[in-house]
Amino acid sequence: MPRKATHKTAGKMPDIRSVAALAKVSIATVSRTINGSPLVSERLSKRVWQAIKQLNYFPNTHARTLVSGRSRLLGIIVENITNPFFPELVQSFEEIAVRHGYEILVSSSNSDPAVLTTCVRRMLERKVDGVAVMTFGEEETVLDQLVHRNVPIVLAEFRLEDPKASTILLDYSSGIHSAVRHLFELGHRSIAFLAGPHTLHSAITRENDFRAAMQAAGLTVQKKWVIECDHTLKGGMSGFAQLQKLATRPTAIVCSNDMTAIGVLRAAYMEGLRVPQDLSVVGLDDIDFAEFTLPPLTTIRLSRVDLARAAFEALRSHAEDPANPKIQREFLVSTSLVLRGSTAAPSTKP
Amino acid sequence: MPRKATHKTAGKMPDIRSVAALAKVSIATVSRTINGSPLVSERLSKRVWQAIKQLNYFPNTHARTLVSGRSRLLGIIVENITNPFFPELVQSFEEIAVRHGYEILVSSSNSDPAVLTTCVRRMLERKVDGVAVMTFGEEETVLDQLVHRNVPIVLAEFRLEDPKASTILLDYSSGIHSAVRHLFELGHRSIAFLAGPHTLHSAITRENDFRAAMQAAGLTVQKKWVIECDHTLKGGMSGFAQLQKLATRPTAIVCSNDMTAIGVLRAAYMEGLRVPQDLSVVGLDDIDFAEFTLPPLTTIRLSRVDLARAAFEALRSHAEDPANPKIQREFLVSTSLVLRGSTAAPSTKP
DNA sequence: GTGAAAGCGCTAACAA
DNA sequence: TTGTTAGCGCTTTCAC
Repeated sequence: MPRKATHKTAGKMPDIRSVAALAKVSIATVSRTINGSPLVSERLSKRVWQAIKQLNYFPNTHARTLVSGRSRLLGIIVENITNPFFPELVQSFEEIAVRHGYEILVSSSNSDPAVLTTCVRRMLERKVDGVAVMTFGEEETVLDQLVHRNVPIVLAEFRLEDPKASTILLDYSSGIHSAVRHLFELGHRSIAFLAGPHTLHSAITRENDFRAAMQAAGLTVQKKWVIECDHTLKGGMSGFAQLQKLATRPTAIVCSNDMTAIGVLRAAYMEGLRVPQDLSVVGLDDIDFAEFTLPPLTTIRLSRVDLARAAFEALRSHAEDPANPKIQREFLVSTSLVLRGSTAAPSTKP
Repeated sequence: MPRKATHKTAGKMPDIRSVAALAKVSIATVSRTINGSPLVSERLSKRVWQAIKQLNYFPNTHARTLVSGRSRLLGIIVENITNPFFPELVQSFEEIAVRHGYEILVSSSNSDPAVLTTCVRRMLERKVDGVAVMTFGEEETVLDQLVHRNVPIVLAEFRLEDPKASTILLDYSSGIHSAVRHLFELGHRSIAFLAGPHTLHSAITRENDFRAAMQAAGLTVQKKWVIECDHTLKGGMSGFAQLQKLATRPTAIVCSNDMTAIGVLRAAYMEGLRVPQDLSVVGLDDIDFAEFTLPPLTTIRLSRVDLARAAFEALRSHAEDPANPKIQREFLVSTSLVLRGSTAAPSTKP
């Protein structure tokens, strides 16, 4: 016997049947109309849309997902939404996804493998059509989960040999080379690097690219001038402090990310060092705030829009055309130098 | 005739039937076990869990939603995820929601009523169990949509006479009074206010509370010293610039939010004014970054954790206990002054 | 072109 | 206690 009084209080939501009834067609026709099937005659189509409007109907996505196997849900896992780099990424990703009829599920892993595992699990439960893992580290922990479930996945700077997995390679090299070149041309010969935590692939790549750029410029990298920080403002401050303790100090500092650079700006100010006269500082990322530091930060831009676009495309092509053997599985996002106020020729004084 | 080869390539995901088969019980028993029904004997329960583990099974949330009518999805709409205030709010909201077995859908309205409408629509399509509208303005546009669909909703500073709607009242008053009092005791008598855009309920409330606090301190509010800005860093800079053009200038500025205050800090620095010696500045929100400005910002803290908690509780109580007539429909989140380095006694020099 | 009907994977009423 | 079964709202054969 069918249940009678359900959880729904009174005004039941219109469903496909009500639309069909009002338009005097079958539910199949309603479904076809909504999904833009070319099989529906214009006459019926018109009646259906009219009924839909009249009832203010929209389809139940869960029912849809259940039968079609596709949820039109995309997951994006970031390291920490509170880190200014990520809201901008999420913003772009959402915008693109929504424009294509997808919804997104956002989660922060907080650099904790256990949390990451939970995030992935939750997304799997919601049957996402794909997951963008934008954590820049620790991806290894979750690969199995994802891959075995046959879910499309896109990683940043981590290549995974699975037909469902894509990689976004970030070409820091071009930006970092420009930055070092720029400092060199300004007259700097003593350049330090405040690196990111070595648990992050991106941090290691950035550091290596810095070394390469220095070599290309004919400059040597002083061991003591490369310091592992943690990509936070505080980390930048203490990195700067370590540099200050040294007998010989650099005239310019390239930082692995903008937050570190902002920390340097702050610490330098408190030490009475003037940027850029006494010290040049270069960041990396070009977060929105970089424009508003004092002085405005010269930095290497990593476009969040490009990154988001690549992530979305990678996921979408797999989700919508899984049979295609020639899907693009590698994307490249490049970087470029943005000149602002934190770099200048070194003072001769020292 | 049942369809055969489906979209799923090969290894079909385990479903409730596979678990039932492996555990040699009915699917009802599996369902009961998973949902913690007390009716299942320990013997069977054990067998079921064992099978679940063995198959690495988890339930399909869409199927669940379809039959139960509850999605365990909560929507949160913020004004702009790129605004530092909101990631912190979203972070807390997510954490609480996940802890209670909910997933969240995040969207930015970008202060655009049309976008807001779309956001709400999308959330409705996904059958969210509730929506937190944390836009602090323009809520009116979407009330009908939401309320007519009978979806629990929680608004900030906007009261709505509907049994499904809750309100979070923010008590800026206490924090703003403390701030004005603090400035007064430092010796300030000339205090300006850089307001937020009057399209925001919160901005208006904050301004009114400032006026009340001034009156309570026995101080008069100069007309020209209350300027409507836009809650952005740039807005704060230009607000400050306007103040500078005046013949008589304030010795202290209270800002409607931290971004405005940071703008003031920046503009003051560029003008050669020293904060706090020449000018005291107070912010509002206490975003993470406030601690790292130069000087660290004295500000009025509005706890995002408290706000998120209230929003979640409001939604959850409605979602899980809709029949209860005595549901709490109004929540209060208070503010408090955080003393840091941007306030001091005014210099006598003027 | 259109409709009838079979499920998608699950929950909950009812029977046993 | 446990099992059987009727749908939740939709898409998609298959028959007309």
